[in-house]
Amino acid sequence: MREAVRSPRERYREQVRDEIKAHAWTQVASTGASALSLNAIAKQMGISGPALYRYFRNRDDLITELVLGAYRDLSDTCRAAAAAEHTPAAQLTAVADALRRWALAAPHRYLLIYGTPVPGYAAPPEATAIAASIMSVLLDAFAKAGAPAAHARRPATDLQRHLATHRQWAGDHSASPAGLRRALTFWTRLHGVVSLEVAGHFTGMNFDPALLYAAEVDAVLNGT
Amino acid sequence: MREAVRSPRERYREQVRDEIKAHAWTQVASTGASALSLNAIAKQMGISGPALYRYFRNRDDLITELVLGAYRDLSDTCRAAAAAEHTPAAQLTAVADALRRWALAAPHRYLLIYGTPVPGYAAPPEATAIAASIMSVLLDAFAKAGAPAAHARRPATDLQRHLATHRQWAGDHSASPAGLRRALTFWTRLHGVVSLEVAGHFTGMNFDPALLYAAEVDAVLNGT
DNA sequence: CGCTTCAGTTATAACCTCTAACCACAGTAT
DNA sequence: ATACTGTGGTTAGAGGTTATAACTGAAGCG
Repeated sequence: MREAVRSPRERYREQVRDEIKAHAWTQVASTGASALSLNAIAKQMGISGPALYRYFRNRDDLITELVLGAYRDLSDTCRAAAAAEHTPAAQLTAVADALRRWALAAPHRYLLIYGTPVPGYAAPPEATAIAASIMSVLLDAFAKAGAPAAHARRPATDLQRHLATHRQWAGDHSASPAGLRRALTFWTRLHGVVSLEVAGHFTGMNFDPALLYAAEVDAVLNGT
Repeated sequence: MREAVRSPRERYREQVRDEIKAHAWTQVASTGASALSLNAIAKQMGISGPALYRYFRNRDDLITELVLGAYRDLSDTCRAAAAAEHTPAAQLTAVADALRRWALAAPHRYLLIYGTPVPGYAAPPEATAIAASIMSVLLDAFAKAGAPAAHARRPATDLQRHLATHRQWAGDHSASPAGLRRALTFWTRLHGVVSLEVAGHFTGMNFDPALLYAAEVDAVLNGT
């Protein structure tokens, strides 16, 4: 690990990059990623515009860094939430709660990952790797959980049969087709509620999204 | 209806506005709404930049118009899909199919409504009115459908009790609390799958989203 | 101690939105 | 017919953006 202590130049460089990202985050949090302005960041840091290009090739590069940071943070919070519980059901509700809190704490951060993709850029392979790692948390829990009483003897659906042969996205995870199906469903249902909530489509509808969210969690865990 | 035949100036004005919107749509379809450029539109139309401001106060105004157009179009296709069937179950699956096809036909159009909200602007009240009208299609069908056999005697959930007293969003619709709950759930679950699909989060996962989508439709309609 | 590397600078190009001022014509009223 | 008014179009320009090029000064290193 000698590499950890780099030359002073390297350390300075890393420090400035972090400072830039910090300013970028506050800007993303307030106005969203599409309005992120390198010039404004430079002005806040007391340096002149083009200086930022020493640290990031271009605007998309910075955004990609933010996206990766968001993915890593989300992955960490999900893993931490799961690790704090022991029964699969408790783990999954904990992950679900953590996910929603994480999203509501910084809506634009959630939208940076799951919202409208920015025009030019393509998600780097590392991002999909982290996404897969988040999914593996769900797969672990559902694999341990086994089938709920409610569909003990339910015949396999079309989707489940399909997933039995299309499971590359799960890596070499040993989850059953039913587990794959439930993890996938868990993910999309949570996202359905959370994404509408952070995008503000519930405002004015005057009901409590938390209850809807809890109902969705419950639906996947117990029966459905 | 004499107002329908307006002065030639009015007619010309409307025609140019439509042409502008048409160009805007092609631009949105290719690069997304956040990259929409009034200047580029003007150039394509052979007129000079500021001329567009005779027809739209500013960029947000044009985007708002596109959003409203998308809402109206989506509402129309949903109503049409429902009207083509007679049993509630058939209507709902038809609406779900139409919704997904509508989204996949022009992903950016879907994201214009349900994706990351653009920085500055707030959805006009008319937009929420149309959104409510889409919801009413679902409410109608679920009200007619009644409870599926699978939860004939299932006790009311927290969410359902909550919705019994928080139903303003349904206007004065006569749907039961269970109907409200199912319509809401239908909406969020479909959105969960479709939004992830149009945002490209399934690409590379190598499974068929159509089957997942169908499973979600089935889950809300029969049992779950 | 000198050479090289690199952070930061200014200048500049090429975009963007949007306002101001002006021109010319179409439709209307006198 | 003629004068007036409203309106679509124009160019000029302010102020913003991303990004590149060329230069400067200093820090690090052999």
